[in-house]
Amino acid sequence: MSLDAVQLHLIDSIDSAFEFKRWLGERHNGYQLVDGVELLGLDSETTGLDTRNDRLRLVQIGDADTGWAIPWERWGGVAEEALTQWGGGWVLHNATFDESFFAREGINLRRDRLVDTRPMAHVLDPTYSTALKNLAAKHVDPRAKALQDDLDDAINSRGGWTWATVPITFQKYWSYGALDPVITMRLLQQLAPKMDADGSWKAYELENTVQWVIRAMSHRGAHVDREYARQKSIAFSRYCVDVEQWVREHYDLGAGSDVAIIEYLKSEGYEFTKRTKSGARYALDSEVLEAIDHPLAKAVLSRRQLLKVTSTYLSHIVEEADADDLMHPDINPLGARTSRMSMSKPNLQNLPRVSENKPHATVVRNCYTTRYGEDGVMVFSDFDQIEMRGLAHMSGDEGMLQAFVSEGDFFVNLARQVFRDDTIIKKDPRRQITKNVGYGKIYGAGIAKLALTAGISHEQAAAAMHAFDASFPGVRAFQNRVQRIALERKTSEGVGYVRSPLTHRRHPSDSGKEYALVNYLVQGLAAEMFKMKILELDAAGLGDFMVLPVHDEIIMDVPKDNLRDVIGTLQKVMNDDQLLSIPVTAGLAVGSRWGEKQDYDDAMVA
DNA sequence: GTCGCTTGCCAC
DNA sequence: AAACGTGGCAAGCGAC
Repeated sequence: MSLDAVQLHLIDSIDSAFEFKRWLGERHNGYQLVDGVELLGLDSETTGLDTRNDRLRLVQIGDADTGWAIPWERWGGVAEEALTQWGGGWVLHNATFDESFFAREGINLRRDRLVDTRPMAHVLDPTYSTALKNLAAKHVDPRAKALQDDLDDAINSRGGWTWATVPITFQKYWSYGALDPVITMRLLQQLAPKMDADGSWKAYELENTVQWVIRAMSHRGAHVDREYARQKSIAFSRYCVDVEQWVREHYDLGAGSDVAIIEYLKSEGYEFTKRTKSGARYALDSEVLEAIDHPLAKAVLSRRQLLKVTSTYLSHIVEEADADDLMHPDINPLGARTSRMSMSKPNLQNLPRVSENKPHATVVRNCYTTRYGEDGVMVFSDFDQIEMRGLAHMSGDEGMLQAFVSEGDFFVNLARQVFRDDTIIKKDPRRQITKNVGYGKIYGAGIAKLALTAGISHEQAAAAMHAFDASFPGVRAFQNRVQRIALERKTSEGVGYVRSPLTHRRHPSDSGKEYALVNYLVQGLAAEMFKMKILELDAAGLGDFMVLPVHDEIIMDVPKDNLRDVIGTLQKVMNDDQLLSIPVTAGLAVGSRWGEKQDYDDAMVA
């Protein structure tokens, strides 16, 4: 499909504004939803990517043949009238982005009439880029990417133009802008029949709905104790500098120069065997360093830990929290191929977890607090063993299902079956081994990897794996079934894939790694259930409190006056015995700081 | 100076 | 027969 015959217009006069209005009332080469609602393409250009602070510059509207660019400052009235008066719906690519800017201008589009090609594309192929230019190149016209790159070059090369300063009348700027709703419309025309054929609308609906709740979380922000972060950051940085100086003085080495440090330690008689992933050199990771009894190794290791904490987790807070001490991470509702979300700038899904002998982890998490001071509390609710439940559900294995239905700790129940010993209790090492095997199943680990992660011998690992398979034959059968189906489809349809039981979402395999599909199914099922629960929590009135999604845990910032209600709603929504063939349950915790969270029941007693 | 790659490391 | 999955990010370093 070529973009040759497209007509692009800039509204820069009364006449052109009237022309646009006339066009809006005519028949379009657009797209009709099943209910007869007609869609037009919609896009915007802004001063930048910050949906809370950047401004609208251009509004673009079009169908499959015609695109209009409407300068917001001069002709905003024309755009506003079209956006509010148009009786149909709109198709956008990454709808929450543009909608943020419209909403800030007081223009509220009907959410139920917004169609988004980005989640559509992800659902159809979760391994491909969801950038409009790449999708356009693949589905619409290969030249679309070149045009976009051409514009990027033009803006960057012209004496310091930016997206905020490039003149609206610069032809490439407005015309490529006007082209985008056209491309989006054509993308929809290509993808919609595929959605029908693939049965992908249910997965799409989930994504298209949840993205609004996710964006609201980002905008709401996570509150930080900036001064606390600053103090800790200074102290940790000072420590790192001290260590660097000490290493320089005593060894004439850079504390971060791994290659030089390896050379020195070798000259001191220490042996290295572990190699890096590429095999290019010896590894000097934490495992290696911990095994070396030398003051230099200890210094390098401790500096690394503190540097990581300071540069990755504390510096962002000090430098990027807004005037209200709120952090607003970018949350990508479709960050991973499995439909898990990802987060960046900063990624609050990977803050160090609190445990013994990790005081710095507590420091990092304690930077995150309630915004309501004494009158508020952070509330946490996370699914219990959600991936294991997904595996039990999808495999239908009787023993695994039973372990969830029976009283007591799930992994104890599991271990008792694996080792045929009903005396096993929580602290029995066999519980941990069973847990490792279980998660190994989910990740697709082999015996060697299991031995490594569980810290047991190859023989023990093989025996444990064998015992697990014997106790839960349904799991092994499920693994085999998934691979067989994928390979059959690879032969008959050209691509190997399996589908999520809840939404019929497609999980394609990388050729030769069909075993990983079990992981995609398990991880994807958990992600879908989490998204469904986020929608339910929002519908139940908790939308004002949700702050962060962390894979299987929702984090909220709640005024104490609302605590009882919030807890009640969480218990009602997060515990669900309808979703799977076994109940889905969730824990509850509270704390005035993230690092101080404790079980809700314990907190109530205290 | 910036860019891309490798290495290492944080989470679920 | 054998195969641990999904992410984001910073430092170091060589290349341009």
